[in-house]
Amino acid sequence: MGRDPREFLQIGDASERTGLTQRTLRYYEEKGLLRSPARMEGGFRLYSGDDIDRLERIKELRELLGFSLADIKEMLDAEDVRLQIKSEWRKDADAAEKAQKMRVAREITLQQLQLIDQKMAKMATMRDQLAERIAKYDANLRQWSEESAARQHS
Amino acid sequence: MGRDPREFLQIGDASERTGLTQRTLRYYEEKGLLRSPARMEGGFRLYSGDDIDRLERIKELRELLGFSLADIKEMLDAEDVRLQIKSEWRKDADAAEKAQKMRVAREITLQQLQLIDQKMAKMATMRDQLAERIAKYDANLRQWSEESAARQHS
DNA sequence: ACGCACGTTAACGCGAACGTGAGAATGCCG
DNA sequence: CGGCATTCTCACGTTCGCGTTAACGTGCGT
Repeated sequence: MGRDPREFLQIGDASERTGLTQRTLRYYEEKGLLRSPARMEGGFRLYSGDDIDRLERIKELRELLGFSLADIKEMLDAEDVRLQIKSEWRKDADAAEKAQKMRVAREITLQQLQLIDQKMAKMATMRDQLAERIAKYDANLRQWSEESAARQHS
Repeated sequence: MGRDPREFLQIGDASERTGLTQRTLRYYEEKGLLRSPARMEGGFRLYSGDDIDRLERIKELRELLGFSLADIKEMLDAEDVRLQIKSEWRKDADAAEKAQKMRVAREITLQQLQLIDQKMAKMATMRDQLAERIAKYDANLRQWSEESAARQHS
């Protein structure tokens, strides 16, 4: 998967592609939200396509949904558990422990889902209120223009 | 236990009612998100029912939807324009200017609505992904328990 | 009038999430 | 090889959204 060195981006290009600053990319790495990317011999970071995807998910979770980086880390970690366990499935030593970790991850995910459902419900309410308010603006503007027209006729 | 006129709450009660700290109430006032509430002779703040409502809206916008206080201030200001214009409707000097302000407020509100629609769409996508992930957790757990049972029989 | 809960402003502190250089190393082109 | 852009690692600075004393004033039951 992705052997082409041109599929890797240096931090400048990665920054431009994601719309996040270089500082932010390093910061996310430092905070453990992004696993340390590959490096060139000289030490320059090389971001894979997966890295870019993950960064864009982080960006949406943060900018669009307003989650804290700590929350996001928890989410992504929970997300990783399944994949990680799956990749290590062959050596099923202490499978009970793995199952337990997976149940925990499931619980976290479920809580996230419920949280999002709550948010969406509240958002729908807000949306309706905004639509109603626009209708009132329009009603007022329409009424004003009618009154204005009537006044011109008197 | 201050027994005050029924409709007004002192900052302690207002804090308890809204779930926001007293510091936060003063901070929101300082930042212009809440118009300065009434005061007693001694200087104690008196929050009206409207104040409480507004505070609860701010709380939802912030905690639930993750907007910045600056964003929220802009929203609420846009919201106020209609009411303010309505209350000053009698002196309709330069009504054209008022209509213009109202159109601007309408535009801002419309943008907010569109923003919320975008957020809800992304949220719905995320929700589905989470649901799918839970299904995968369950599938893995179910499979694991079956294999475990089979192993016990061998 | 006293006590005590409750409120006031002012000011400093704090964690999160980066911004902003400084100074040195690296990549690459001619 | 020189020269220039890019990146590296510290490390201090900044903004937001409050928390936390400190020092002092107010409301009110007794």
